[in-house]
Amino acid sequence: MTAVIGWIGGTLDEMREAGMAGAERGPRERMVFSAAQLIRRAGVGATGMREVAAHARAPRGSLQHYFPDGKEQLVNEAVGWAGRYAGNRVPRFLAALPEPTPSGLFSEMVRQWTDEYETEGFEGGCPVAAATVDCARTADSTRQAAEAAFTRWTGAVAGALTDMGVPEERSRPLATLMISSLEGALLIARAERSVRALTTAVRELGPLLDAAVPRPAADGGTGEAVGS
Amino acid sequence: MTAVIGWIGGTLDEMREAGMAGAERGPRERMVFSAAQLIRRAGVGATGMREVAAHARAPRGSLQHYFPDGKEQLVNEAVGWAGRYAGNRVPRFLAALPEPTPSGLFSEMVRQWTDEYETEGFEGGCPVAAATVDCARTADSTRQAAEAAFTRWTGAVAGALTDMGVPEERSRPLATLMISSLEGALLIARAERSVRALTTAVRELGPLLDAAVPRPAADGGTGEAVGS
DNA sequence: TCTCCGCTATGACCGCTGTCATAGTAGCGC
DNA sequence: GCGCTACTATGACAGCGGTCATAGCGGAGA
Repeated sequence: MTAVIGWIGGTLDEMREAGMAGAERGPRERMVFSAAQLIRRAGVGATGMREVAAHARAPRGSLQHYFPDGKEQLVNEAVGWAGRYAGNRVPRFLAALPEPTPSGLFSEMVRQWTDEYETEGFEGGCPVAAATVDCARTADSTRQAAEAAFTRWTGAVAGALTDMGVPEERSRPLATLMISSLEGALLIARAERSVRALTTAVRELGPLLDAAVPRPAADGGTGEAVGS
Repeated sequence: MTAVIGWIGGTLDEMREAGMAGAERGPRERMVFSAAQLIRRAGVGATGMREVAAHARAPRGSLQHYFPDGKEQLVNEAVGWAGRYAGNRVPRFLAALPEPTPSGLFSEMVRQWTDEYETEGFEGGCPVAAATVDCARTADSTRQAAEAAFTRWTGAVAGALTDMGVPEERSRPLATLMISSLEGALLIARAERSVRALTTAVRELGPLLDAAVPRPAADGGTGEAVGS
């Protein structure tokens, strides 16, 4: 079995998350990652297959080998990767907080972007958003990939909210609102070349989010684990 | 002066808004409008110049005549048109409300989209978002056009909020939040082929918006409308 | 050694895109 | 009629896109 790499698309194993930089994996994984990077910068249409291979320092011939269904497959996997990545980040954001609150989680989610924009410029956006804008109408498989990505992301956030004590019925709506606001603010931020919209979202939405957890202050009562 | 049409790009006159359907204007105007329509469906990259001319039933030769700076100019004007359109709709939304409230305005803004999606399917999104995703990095003039569009739109909404009694300092942030949430929810809605994210935004954000106007209940003081 | 197979390497094809060049038409002032 | 101007009509071009076809490599197993 030399084909250790070369199979990822499946449903398990998932993610090794491949940190945003370095972390050399197999060529296939690098191409998916590079595709996501390029798509989020320039959109799907302006991202070429040859360009992806070059960016991943992968041989061009591997494209048709690993992605026999062509660009659509590559894009779909890039979107899937992004969805898993976003979902898997949520627990880390929580871990980074002194004590988990909805507003704190949202603040961390946004901070990832403000940090990037302030250090690397406003070059990139969300690859899922780009794929949705460019492919939702023409490539249904890509649209489904985007839907799955949003669903996974939302699920992770909603789960975190319930763990914080947010009532079950409000978790998903609030998670959706958080992601909506974040995605929209990303667009505005890129257009304005300013993080204003992002910080505004945090500031204005924070209180609303925290108000969703019954008791604002901890009382260590009934051992709130709120298993799902 | 037969050249009645053929000059719009300027700063005044502006908008005749050209209702979403019919309303035959000059070829130039139709091309800008068609460009916006096609861009919001398929993105900038997947929208061809010839396609725009065909969709507008305008002669192909007119492209280089009206838009000597090529595609970038056409896209920029389409984005500008969208920004003016969105801004000019705000007063109409207010007029359609029995009594103006922030949540009512937001609800109307969103309803425009849910109506479209329910009657015409999830084919289209916001052209400004598409232009931002596809061009923000490569074409700075387009990025600026998008920024201007968002600014105009935000200004209109913020102005409406102040008119409803929202304190000056909170109007812009809240307007930005409204547009952020709307744009993000549009993405999710298209990906999911469901208006869920849109209605969720209205439901969850409504109370927050209304809470921004000082007295929630009427007291008949300084001639405020705002009763409920 | 021979064979198989995962992977790589190119080159070619065809369709499409934005843009340019050039020529043509229609209407108006004179 | 002439000239001028606004607009239209085509054809060509150069470039790039994704995809296919075909061939080469290199290690593992028999």
